[in-house]
Amino acid sequence: MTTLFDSINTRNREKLLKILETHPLHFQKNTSLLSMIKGENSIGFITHGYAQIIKVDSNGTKTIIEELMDEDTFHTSLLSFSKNEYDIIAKEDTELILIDYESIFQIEEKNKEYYVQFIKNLLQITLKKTEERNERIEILTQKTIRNKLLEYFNIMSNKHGSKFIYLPFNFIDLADYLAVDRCAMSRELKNLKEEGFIEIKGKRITLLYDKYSSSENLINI
Amino acid sequence: MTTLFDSINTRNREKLLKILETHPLHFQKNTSLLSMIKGENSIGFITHGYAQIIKVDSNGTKTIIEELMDEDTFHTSLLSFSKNEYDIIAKEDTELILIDYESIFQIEEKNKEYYVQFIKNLLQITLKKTEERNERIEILTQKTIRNKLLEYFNIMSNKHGSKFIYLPFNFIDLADYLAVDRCAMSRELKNLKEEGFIEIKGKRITLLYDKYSSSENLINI
DNA sequence: TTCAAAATGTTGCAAGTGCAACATTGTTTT
DNA sequence: AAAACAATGTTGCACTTGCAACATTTTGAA
Repeated sequence: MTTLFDSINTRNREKLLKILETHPLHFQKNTSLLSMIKGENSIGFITHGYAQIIKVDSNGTKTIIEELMDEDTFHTSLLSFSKNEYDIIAKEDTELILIDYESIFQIEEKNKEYYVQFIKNLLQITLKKTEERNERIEILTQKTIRNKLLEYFNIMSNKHGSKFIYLPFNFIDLADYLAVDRCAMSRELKNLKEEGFIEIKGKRITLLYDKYSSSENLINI
Repeated sequence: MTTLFDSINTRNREKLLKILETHPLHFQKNTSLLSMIKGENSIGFITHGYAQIIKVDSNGTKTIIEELMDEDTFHTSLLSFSKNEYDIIAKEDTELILIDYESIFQIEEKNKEYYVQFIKNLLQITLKKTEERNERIEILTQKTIRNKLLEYFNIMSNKHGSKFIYLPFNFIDLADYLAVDRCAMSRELKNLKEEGFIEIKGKRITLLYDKYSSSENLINI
């Protein structure tokens, strides 16, 4: 996974940050970063800590949109499309830097090797995010919970080239990710277990079928 | 909407394309571009014509993922995550150029103004795509067809700052975009009409309510 | 203008899902 | 170790939706 300063040594990184006129910001556990970010068009980079981009709908229900850890990058403009529904919360003491988006293209270091590397990294990261979104859309467009699960398993299995899937989050968050009711998902997982398609041990899921092709949906296997 | 060569004059554009060693490719109406693209990690740029990125699921059902017209840019790596399910079809005679992704960062023009502009445009385009994906996810995570429609209307209405929405596609494609059954969507649109929330004339939808907040869902208005 | 094809509208029904309410298990905290 | 909390499992039921089958309207080509 590319990070913003990949292949840029510490000295050049410091130099770049100086030129971009950034300063580290500190946030204490359980505080909101939103005030610092609102209205800005900036790139955020977590130097250390852990924060979550969350969505609060009118029920007050919170959904995790993205998790931000050490070396992660986020783009504030991607949060502004809906008014007050988004927030970023430092779940632990977190330090980050904010880089003004415009200034990235206005500095006088354009001929420097590390500058091009920086832009390349940023592009790579953004591309990666689009890819992740595409995957999720792929899953969300499936019509049934079963197909959503299988599509998800499929993607995870392909990604790691293995029939063993280690869930990167708990079942509550998985249901959120698939945008389905947790209980209904639990029911469907049970069905898949009973029908012998999967095996679940904690966060490890084993796929017991050979190949899954979306809508044919295992029945013919 | 940013395009790949925005703020780059024709002379510099030609120069850039020469340096990047690109050649225009021609595709006749109703032919697939896939063979040209497969396995490559490239940026595609439509000089003129019209093509569609489609997904074919195991039923043979085709879904339009993206529409590509004059000046549009696409990234081939975003198509490779699923094996053979994607295709790009020229729906009209289409000319495009393919730019090798790596070569973008390896050319010796890094200090040139137009090069930085080019990268900036590319980044901007990629960011825009992530934004579009985020919007669709926002919609797809709604639990009911009604809420999906209202979320969609909401986004469209905010975007253009108007209560009039002009659908950019027909109802078949809208149902596809929302990932719901067309007939069920039709039914729900009828309900919304009858309940006095919207008015439909052809592709123009008028929102008759003041504000929509996701899950409170109009009932309290 | 006529005809064919595509898009849109309609409806009954079975299947799938969200929701609520609760039980059970696992994990922290004091 | 006990208490408090969080995560997971379970189930009945009402409601929403996908599906199929068909009617009607619009569009585009001959």
